[in-house]
Amino acid sequence: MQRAEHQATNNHWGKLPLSFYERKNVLLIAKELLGKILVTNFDSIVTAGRIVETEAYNGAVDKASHAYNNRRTNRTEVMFAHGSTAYVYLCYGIHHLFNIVTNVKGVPHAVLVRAVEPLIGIDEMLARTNKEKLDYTLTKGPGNVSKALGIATHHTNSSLLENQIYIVDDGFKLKKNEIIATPRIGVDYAGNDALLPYRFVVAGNKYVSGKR
DNA sequence: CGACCGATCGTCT
DNA sequence: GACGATCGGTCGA
Repeated sequence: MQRAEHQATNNHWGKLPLSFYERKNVLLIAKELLGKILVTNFDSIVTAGRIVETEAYNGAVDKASHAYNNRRTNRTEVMFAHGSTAYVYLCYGIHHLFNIVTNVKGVPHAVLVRAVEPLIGIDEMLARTNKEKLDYTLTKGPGNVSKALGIATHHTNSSLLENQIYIVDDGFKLKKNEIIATPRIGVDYAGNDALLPYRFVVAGNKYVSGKR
């Protein structure tokens, strides 16, 4: 009840606006994306999950980023688009990893969504992932998130302000002590930058990647 | 538990 | 031609 009233009076309710994505602090954005709802709507099939794990990639100065040193290639060009653009790339030839481009045009910041908690369209997600029943493996890890939500590389460069892939604030709030920052996963190649606490997780959430 | 391995292919050198 | 911002499985201690 209280939650519903809060939602009704929260003027940020709804799809996150351009102003959310275009801010300069990608760490803050990655942290604030925890608790928001990632929605896909392809041919009127809606699936959605609450984001519980993200990683920030801090552009030109971040050795872990594909856009380190402002490296521009066909693949990374989309990272230089304005905030609210999707960056989806193929990893290990198998997994389609979904990122949110942030900051203004020309600054290649991005946030990788590493895990969500399934909310809407669970049957559809199970079908997409060839799974029988809902458990923590459905949307744990970035490859699984994309598979369950139906996101693939052809969605790269799509706008999160449109109606196929977007992020919603439903008023859900996490307490400060529910958010933990850790080093990022799988970026050992980045030297010192592999140690930066740029990964954000919801404490104790079973969909967060890693060992249980 | 931890270490290791195979899958699989676009991207960059 | 080498290599991943991964995953799920196996194997051995």
